Amino acid sequence: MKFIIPARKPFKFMSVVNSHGWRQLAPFSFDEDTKTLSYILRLSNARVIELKLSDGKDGVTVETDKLRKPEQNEVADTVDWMFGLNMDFSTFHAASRAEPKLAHIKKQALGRVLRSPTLFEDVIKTILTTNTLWGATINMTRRLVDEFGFSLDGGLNNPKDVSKPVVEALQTKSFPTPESIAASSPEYIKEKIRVGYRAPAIHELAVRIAMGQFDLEFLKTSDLPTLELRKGLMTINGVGPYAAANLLMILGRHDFIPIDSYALKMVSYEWYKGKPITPKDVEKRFEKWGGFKGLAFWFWDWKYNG
DNA sequence: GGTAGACCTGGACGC
DNA sequence: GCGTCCAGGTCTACC
Repeated sequence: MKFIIPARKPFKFMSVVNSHGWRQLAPFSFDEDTKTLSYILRLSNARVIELKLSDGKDGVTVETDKLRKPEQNEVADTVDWMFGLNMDFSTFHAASRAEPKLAHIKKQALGRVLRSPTLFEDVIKTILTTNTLWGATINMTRRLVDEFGFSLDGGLNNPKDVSKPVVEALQTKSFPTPESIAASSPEYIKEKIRVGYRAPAIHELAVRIAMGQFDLEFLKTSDLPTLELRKGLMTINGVGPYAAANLLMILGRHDFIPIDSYALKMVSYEWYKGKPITPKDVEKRFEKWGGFKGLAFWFWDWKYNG
């Protein structure tokens, strides 16, 4: 079946897909030729389906298996969250109008950041981006999904269908639930998923959620002040200043800048002739953007591009 | 508050 | 093929 979920204008499908690297991480996959973003979703009734998401007229076109009405509603809510379809960036667009380095913002409808259906998935993925190279993040996420995810229900892409190419067969599992990871052990995760010292942090978070000791998903809609939200995120082992700022951006809070080594490089080449700088120098350069600091940094038209 | 070192994987490089 | 070096944030201990 196929349906469109409308977005608040202005909206550009590809601007969200390209907002950061999430589209490269399982269970996402992206087809450059058709500009289709695929995502393997486990519904609340445990059914696992593939969503094929593409540009709709002022919204997102969803193509998937036949769904019952409650399932279709759940898919619509999920895609709405993933693309931030109702988010309003008009104030930021107006504020950035006079800045040449942000002149492209309004035209490209920038501001939305691609999110996973659950904050649990985004936190785990963010932890997997820390202290490692992007290629390793892709591999660690892939192994985590392969090991603890749930297989698609039937269909041509079922992994049991060995006639399909290997690459396609790999894209057939949903992201793990906290319960599926919690049922394992830090030692097993370290050895099998090869996430190194991150294993205890990942397992601990999964256990806390699975045992009902930590309502992480509540933070998605919480109206806590950003500082409090940040404190809450930083109680998670493995989440430091960079990871917290990255997660706040995903949550639509833009008061902090995710400063990693790449950010230091970009700011250094932008204003300090490539000399070594500190996170304070980055903060100083974006201070004037206040609550839009993160957005201005994220979508800045950098001189340095790697 | 600032700094140093350990943590672990995987890519690059030299042999 | 093997060994070594290095990049990449977080956490802890220490000053």
